[in-house]
Amino acid sequence: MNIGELAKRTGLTPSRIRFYERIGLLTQVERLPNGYRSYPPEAVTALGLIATAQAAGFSLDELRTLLPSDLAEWDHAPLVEALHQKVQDIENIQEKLAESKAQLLEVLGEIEAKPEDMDCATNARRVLARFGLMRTKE
Amino acid sequence: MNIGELAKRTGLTPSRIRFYERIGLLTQVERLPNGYRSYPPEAVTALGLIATAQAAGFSLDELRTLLPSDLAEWDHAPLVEALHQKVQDIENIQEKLAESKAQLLEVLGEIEAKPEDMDCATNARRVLARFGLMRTKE
DNA sequence: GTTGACCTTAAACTTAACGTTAAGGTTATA
DNA sequence: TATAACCTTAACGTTAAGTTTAAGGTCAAC
Repeated sequence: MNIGELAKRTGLTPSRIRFYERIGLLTQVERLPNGYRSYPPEAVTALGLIATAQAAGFSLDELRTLLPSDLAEWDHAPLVEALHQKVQDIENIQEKLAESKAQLLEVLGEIEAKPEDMDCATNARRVLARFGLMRTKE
Repeated sequence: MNIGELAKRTGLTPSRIRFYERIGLLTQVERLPNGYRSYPPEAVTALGLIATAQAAGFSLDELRTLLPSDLAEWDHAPLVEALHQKVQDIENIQEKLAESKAQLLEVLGEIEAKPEDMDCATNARRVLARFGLMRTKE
């Protein structure tokens, strides 16, 4: 599979895939005699995993240090530890997200609890004041 | 309260607070006769909320357009919609995170299930191949 | 009355995560 | 055989969200 095909299958752009290779996230891609990059089917899964991890809050830099390039030198203990750490990280992010979500829902609840007889501006003031968002007057 | 004090209380840097003002996130701060910025106590809460919203995934640009400088012109519907969208976004991320976590735990499980008689490198290969993480050989 | 901690501005610099462009080689197809 | 649709590299551009620097003015203390 060449890069255009891989791009299509992963939804990433070719430039982005080349970029990942440039920063060492993807190692030595096979080359055809003409210089074209040739990817195995698993590349799709690998890129999918990278995308997911990124969405989960991992930086490309983190990912690079996490994915060992040489499997033969792969050292059991550090990776297991890294994985455990990542699970912990994910749990921390999950907690933060839950808080953020709760806060957003609280704001939404406040806004929707607008008394029938109150106009929007007043309600805005009430809600924002409730959350310390009121700006200092001009 | 001047900027150093506000910085201390919010945990932000003065440069960051000035930056927020520059991009229009904080409007006309009061100035003392000597030109120093002077903040009311609510500024602490406001900055805290900005930080929270940022952590919730709002960009500074989004925040600026969402937080109108003139409360009288505050438009109810778009803000409510934006908030709902953010909740949805958070839920999507949460789902992906849960998947990522499950996947990591699965990897960990696989690693720990290494047959007694298999060496580490082979086990690594076995596990990573199992998850499509195998890199193309050199 | 000067030292040090604080404040001011404008502008340049940084980092992450890409994207774009230029200049060219390759491959499929009509 | 030509032409579109691929691919290559290298280098420069972009956006977000700041930080740093340079060149000063102000304030509290000793």
